[in-house]
Amino acid sequence: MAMEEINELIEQRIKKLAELRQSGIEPFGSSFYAEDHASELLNKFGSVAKEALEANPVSCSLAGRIISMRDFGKAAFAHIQDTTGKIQVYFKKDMLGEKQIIVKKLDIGDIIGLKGKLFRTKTDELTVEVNDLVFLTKSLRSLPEKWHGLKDIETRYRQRYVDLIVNPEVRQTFVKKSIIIKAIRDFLESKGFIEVETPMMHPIPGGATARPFKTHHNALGIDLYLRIAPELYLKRLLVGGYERVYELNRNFRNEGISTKHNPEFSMLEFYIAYRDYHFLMSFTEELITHVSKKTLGTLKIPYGDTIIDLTPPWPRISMLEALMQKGVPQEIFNGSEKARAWAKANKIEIEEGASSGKILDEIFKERVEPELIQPTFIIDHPVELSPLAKKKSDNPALAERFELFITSREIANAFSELIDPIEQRQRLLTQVEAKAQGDEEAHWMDEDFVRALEYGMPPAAGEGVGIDRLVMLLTNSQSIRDVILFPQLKPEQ
RNA sequence: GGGCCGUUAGCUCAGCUGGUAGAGCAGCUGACUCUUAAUCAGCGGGUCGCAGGUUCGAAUCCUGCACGGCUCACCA
Repeated sequence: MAMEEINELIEQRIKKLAELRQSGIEPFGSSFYAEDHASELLNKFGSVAKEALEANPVSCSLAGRIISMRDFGKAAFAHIQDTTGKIQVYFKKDMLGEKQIIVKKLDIGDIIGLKGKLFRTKTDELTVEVNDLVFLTKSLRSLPEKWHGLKDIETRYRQRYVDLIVNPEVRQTFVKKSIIIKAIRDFLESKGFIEVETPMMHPIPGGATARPFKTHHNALGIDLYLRIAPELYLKRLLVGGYERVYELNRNFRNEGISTKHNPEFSMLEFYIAYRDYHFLMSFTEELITHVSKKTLGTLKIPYGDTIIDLTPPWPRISMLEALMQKGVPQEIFNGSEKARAWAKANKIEIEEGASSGKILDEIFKERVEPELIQPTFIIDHPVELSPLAKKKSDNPALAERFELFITSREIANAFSELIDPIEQRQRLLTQVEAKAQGDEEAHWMDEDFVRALEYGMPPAAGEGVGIDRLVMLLTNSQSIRDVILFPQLKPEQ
């Protein structure tokens, strides 16, 4: 511990620690096999009458952190918190013999193990009367205040461990995240998918339009990129003969940080052979409603001031139709000149040299996206925005693609896969040209990926689901930092 | 990266037009065997984010920097 970190409060606790050792009590213990948990005791015995508890005493044992204490000299009450919740404990010091010293030196934040029996206090609170206890961990830093708790957002993120100790709802959010992810895996596995792991370090970053993080492998002497998407590897697996694969893991994108963006984030990608994007829309409805029912038990979920109704089917609106519904004239679909002029007239900023598809996308983000609160599929995007997607057979300017929007956020992105290797090479070459023109997010050429397609990939559909955003939706969280345990921050000084 | 806001005790916060820093909780000492924001008496605790500047004097005014929040841009 650095010198400047030692303040009076820590010194006092270090002193108590020494005093405990002098009394033969080790303040940092080892294993303690508790037979009970706080919430289980409350659930099981919370409504058992006082007299019944006296007539048939219930013994129990607990391990956890002291989070509040009321000392009376010869007796004391405290609340002890374990992973399930908290319960009151009662120390009658003359019952504890020489272990009284433990109670005397006990601070809020310390972790103890205890044995005792249940009773009800005068105010009828189910409480453990302690008849034996053991010190497990001495805490040297005082916890935030009991009433206001820890509010400072920066401290909550930087010292998430403290946030988790004192804010039970935060602990609950991450339990829910775990349940959501498990529900997704269960669902996919019930549909015959297998989970796979593909490289996180790519010699050629691909599968998405995004800027990558770069790193270096010393022994190989090559630069590598943290993956921006697993897409191209998962498709190689379809070539290899798997028909249903998924990967649920981290992606890394070297972009700005916001309430919706963390540089590393969790993404589900899954691929299914012999299906198309129409199939995937129904499948997505099934997946997300399954997860919502499993985690929340309902399809009507509160988010901020609104209720999101996940009851399927969800509207499927083509991107162009959605634009027209917002008063965008049809003529702008005919070439970038008209689109650019209209965007300019309507004060929507467009980059130099943006393609007509890119311009439409900008207009869409400005005019349509904010309105997509309830679940909505936006389908049939301009093909130049979708270099890995199959063209629509009846309109080669559009791709067989959809994006699912909920609460104005893109939750999923999917398409029928482009499996024609010759066309794929052409489309990637177009991207490489755009990259040469300065588009930092354009795709790279991946010759091995095209070579894989040349062996033949079955017709397939693939989808990516932003897990953190889905968790935000299902936990009513307004910031992605509230669903990532350790969000990326600048280092403290 | 731009704009706005914030940073004072371990935590939550006051601190006026500049006069030399406060409260509650937590802590320490003492009292108290059914409290639960326990109570009562007493006590300690601060490089006021950092660095400059203005001033007789700066937590307060000015400039720069750091970190954070919101927001715009970019993206999922």
